[in-house]
Amino acid sequence: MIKNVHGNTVDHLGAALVAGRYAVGSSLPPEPRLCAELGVSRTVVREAVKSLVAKGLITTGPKVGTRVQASEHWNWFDPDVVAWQTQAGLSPEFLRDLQDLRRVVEPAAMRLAAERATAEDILEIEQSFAGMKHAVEKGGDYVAHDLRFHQGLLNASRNRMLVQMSKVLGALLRTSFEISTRRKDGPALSLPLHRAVLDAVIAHDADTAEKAIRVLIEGARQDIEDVLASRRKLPQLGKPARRLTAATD
Amino acid sequence: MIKNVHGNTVDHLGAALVAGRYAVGSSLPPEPRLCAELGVSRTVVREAVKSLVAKGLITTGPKVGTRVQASEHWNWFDPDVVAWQTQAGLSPEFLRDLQDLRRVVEPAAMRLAAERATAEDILEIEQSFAGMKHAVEKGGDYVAHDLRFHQGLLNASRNRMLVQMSKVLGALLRTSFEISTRRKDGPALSLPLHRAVLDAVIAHDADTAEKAIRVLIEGARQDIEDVLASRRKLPQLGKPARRLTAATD
DNA sequence: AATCATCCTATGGTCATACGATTGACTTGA
DNA sequence: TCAAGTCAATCGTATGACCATAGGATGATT
Repeated sequence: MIKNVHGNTVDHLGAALVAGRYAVGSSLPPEPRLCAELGVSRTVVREAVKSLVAKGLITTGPKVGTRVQASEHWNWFDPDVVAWQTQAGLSPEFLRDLQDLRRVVEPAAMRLAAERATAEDILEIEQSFAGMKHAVEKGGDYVAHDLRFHQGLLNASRNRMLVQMSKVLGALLRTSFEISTRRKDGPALSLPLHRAVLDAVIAHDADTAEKAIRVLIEGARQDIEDVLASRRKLPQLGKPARRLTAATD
Repeated sequence: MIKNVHGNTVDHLGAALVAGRYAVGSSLPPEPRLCAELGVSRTVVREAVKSLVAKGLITTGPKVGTRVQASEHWNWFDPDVVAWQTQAGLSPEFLRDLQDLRRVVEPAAMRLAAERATAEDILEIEQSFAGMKHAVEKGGDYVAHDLRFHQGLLNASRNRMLVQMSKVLGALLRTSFEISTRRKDGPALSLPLHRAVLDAVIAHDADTAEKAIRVLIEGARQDIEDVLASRRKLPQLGKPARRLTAATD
C-alpha cells in the first residue's frame, strides 16, 4: 500500500528507530548511504529526517551526522511514534508506562466529563455503547466500539491535552480489549461496567463516574498482568530477525 | 540570535500558526510566495513545512496547498508547540487546559514518585530546594529553581510520558510561579509547602505527598484565577495588531 | 438551462547537482 | 606531550527541472 515516497520513508526510518534498530547515541548512515539503501533522492531523505527530528527521535548536525536520541526525548504523545512503538511490539516497560498513564488520566477525565459533557458527546458515547451491546448480542467488532466508547469519554472532558492522550491511550486500550475479548464472556461481563460509567457521566455524578472507571481499569490491569506473566514464560514472542535493508513494500 | 535558516523558518511559521495568524482551514501562501516572503530557498521552506506537518500544525497536498489544521490536531505535548503558544500569549483556554492537566497529573505523579524515586532523583530535588531556599534568603532566581524542583519530582515518577508532560507543564508552572513571586512573601510562604512534598516523597509516603502537592496546586490555582479576573477588566493585554507579512528579524 | 465529462493548470512532490558551513579528527610543530 | 592549524566528512542551503495530483474551468450533451 503505497502512499507516497516521503510518507513511506518517514515510516520506514521511524519504525526502525523506535524498534531500536539503531543504538541510542549512534549515527545513522550518512545521507548518501540512506539514499542508496532506500532508493530515494536526497531531498526525500532530508525531509524525512527533518520530520523525525521534529518528533524528537533524532538530532542532526554537520559532521556529527544524524544521531539517535534517547527515548526520553521522543515525543511520546505523537501518534506516529506510538504507532511505531505498537508495531514494534509493546514492550513491558511501554505497557507499564501506559497503564500508569491510564490510571492517572482516565479517572480524572471521567470527573471532568461528568461536569462538562455536552449532549453531542453523550450521543456519541451512547452510540458506541449501542455498538458494543450489538457486538455482544449479535456479533461484530467489539474492540472497535469499545475504543470509540473510551475515546468519546476522553473527548467529553473538553480538554485538548486529555483528548490528545486518548489517541495514545488507544494503543493500550486496544491491547487490553483484545486480551479481555479472548475470554469469550469478557465483553458480556464488562458491558454493565461501561454502562455504569456512562450513566454516571450523564447524571453529572463525578464521584460515581470515577469509581466506575476505576473498576474497569483494575480489571484491565489484571488481564494485562496475566498476559505479561505468561509471556515471560514464552520469551519467543519478540519479532523474528529484522533486516536493516530497505523493504520493497 | 541566529541559529540557522531552517530553525528560524520553522520558528517563524510555527509561531505564526499557533498565534492564529492564519485561519484554520485556510491555506498558507504557496511555496514560491513563502520563499519570497521569508527570503529563503524552497528547500528550506519545504523542510520547515515538513517539520510543522510532523507536529500536526498543517497538512499538505498537491493543488490543495498547505492547510492549517484545527488546534485539536496540534501535538500539544510538543515542546516547540508549547513554546510558541507561550510566546503568543497564554490564552485563558490554554491556561485552563493546563491547570486541568496539572491537577490530574501532579498528584498522581507524586504518588508514583514516592514509590519509585531513586537516590539520584532525591538528590536532584534537594539541590533544587536548596536553590529555592537560597533565593528566598539571599536573593536569586526563585522561579528557575522552583521549576527545576517540580520537574525533578515529575522525573522521579520514572514514567516517560509523565516526564514528557513536565516539559509542557513547565509553561504553566513558570507562569504561576511568576505570578506568586510578585507578592514578595509568596516564595517564603510556599517554601515549607514544597518541603512537605519532598519530605513525603523521601519517606515513601504517597498519601501525604499527594495531599501536600494538592495544597500547592490549589494555591497556584487561586493566584491564576485572580490574575485572569483582573485581566478581564484590562482587555488590552492581548498582543497589539499583528501583521501577516514576514518580519525581517 | 442544467448536468456531466473532459481538459487545463496551479501546486506540492521528487530528483539531480553544486557549493557553503560546521565540526570532529588528524597532522604538524614547538 | 601538548597545542594550534589544517583537513575532510557530513549536513545545510540554493537552484533548476520535471512529475503527479486534484481543484476548477470549459465545453458537450440532454
